[in-house]
Amino acid sequence: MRRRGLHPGTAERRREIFCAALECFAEIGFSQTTMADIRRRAKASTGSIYHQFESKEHLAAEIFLEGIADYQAGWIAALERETDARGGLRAVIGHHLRWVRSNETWARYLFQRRHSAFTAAAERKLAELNAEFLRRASLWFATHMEAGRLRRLPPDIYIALVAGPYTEHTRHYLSGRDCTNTEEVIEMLADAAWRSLAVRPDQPGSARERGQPRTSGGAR
Amino acid sequence: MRRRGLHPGTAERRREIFCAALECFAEIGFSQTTMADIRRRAKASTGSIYHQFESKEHLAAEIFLEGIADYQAGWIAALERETDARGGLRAVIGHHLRWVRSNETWARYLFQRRHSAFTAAAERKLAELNAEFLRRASLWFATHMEAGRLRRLPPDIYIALVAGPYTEHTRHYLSGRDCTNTEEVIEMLADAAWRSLAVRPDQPGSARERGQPRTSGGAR
DNA sequence: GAGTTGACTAGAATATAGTTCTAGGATGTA
DNA sequence: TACATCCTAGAACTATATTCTAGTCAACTC
Repeated sequence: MRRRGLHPGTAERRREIFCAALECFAEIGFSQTTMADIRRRAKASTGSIYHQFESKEHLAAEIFLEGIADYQAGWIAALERETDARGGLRAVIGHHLRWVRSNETWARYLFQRRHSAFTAAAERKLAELNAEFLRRASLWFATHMEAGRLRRLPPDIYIALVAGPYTEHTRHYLSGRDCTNTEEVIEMLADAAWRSLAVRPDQPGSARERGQPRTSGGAR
Repeated sequence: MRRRGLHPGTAERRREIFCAALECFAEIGFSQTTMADIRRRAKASTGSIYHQFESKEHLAAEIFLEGIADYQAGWIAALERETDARGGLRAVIGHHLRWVRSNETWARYLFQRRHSAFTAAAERKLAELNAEFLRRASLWFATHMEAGRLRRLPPDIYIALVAGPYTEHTRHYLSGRDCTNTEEVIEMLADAAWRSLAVRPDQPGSARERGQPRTSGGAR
């Protein structure tokens, strides 16, 4: 049986490989990245990498899962912090945009070009994460639908209307094209989400601190 | 100098390989697909494939470009057929959803997991397609903004609000999850787009034939 | 209709990149 | 110091994209 106690430096080595791989995947994509690229960037040997990670697939999956877990945790936290329907929409949109800005490398790997398929185990873990994420989000939204503040629409439509715009905007942003200032994007997307999902979008709602014009255009 | 005149069967062979590759890419993804898979499905030899297409990358790019060109042409045609702002939004959303339904194989390759990077030539061609696509779409939208029917918002926001929801819904659909009936999805997404983009969403607009309820929920 | 040409096909050979394997080094414990 | 375990190194192996060489076949010329 094992003596116990990892050798010092092991965790660091593992993390070095992990980070090197993340950078490679984000910069040149999963399939373009060779194990040699990772080896060079992490200054590790082939054996070392394969000792820490079962395969390139597993490495990619672990990175993906850690990123998505952090992202989703923040998303749910931002949502559940708000009791107000409009505030909740703004909160998740804000969380998404800001998370992408402050975790650009991760975002590039997670959102820009999702890697096709992972190992069965990783897919299972991902499905679990998504299920729990959806369960908690649905709960929050259901409350507001029942209270008559948000429109009753099927789940697939909700997902499309809430996540679609910010996801599309992120693709735009990550591909390096011209974008409006982040805080303004948040305002505009939150406003649009509210218009499309609220039962009575014209009610004052919680327009929040700085009252940006809600009907006029030219928010440029 | 060349005698001229292709051998009979050449175009067919090329097409067989093209289609076999499309199916493989759609089913198991670009990187998972091996040239042997394509060879088997097309009943062609290695030499034959490489005679017709420069590489796996080039083959993928050609397929991608043909698909995207057809999709974009239909999108623009649907848009320009409409002079009414609300009708135009509904038209492009309808085109997207229906195109995906009737070209599921293509859609799976084009929208589900976009392949990371093509050859420089293909990227250039794609950029050209996108530029022309955006140019014509912008023209149409600008007209309606100037007429005061659609809100003035920056281009990145417009793209996010118009394309985001239907793109997200398509990912949902292609991943095999439960979806609302297509025509209803079109109604709901078109309605939501109108709410978020119209200067006065409550104005009658062009609600079209069968008057579905616009304010009430429960359109399930 | 025999000869010639060039598009096309076949399949073996090659190269590249992921993975496995074997040997050894380092560290903590007795 | 001896042993056990973890970790590292890098060579060997394998799978897969691509190249190469040797043809085959249709159409055209004389």
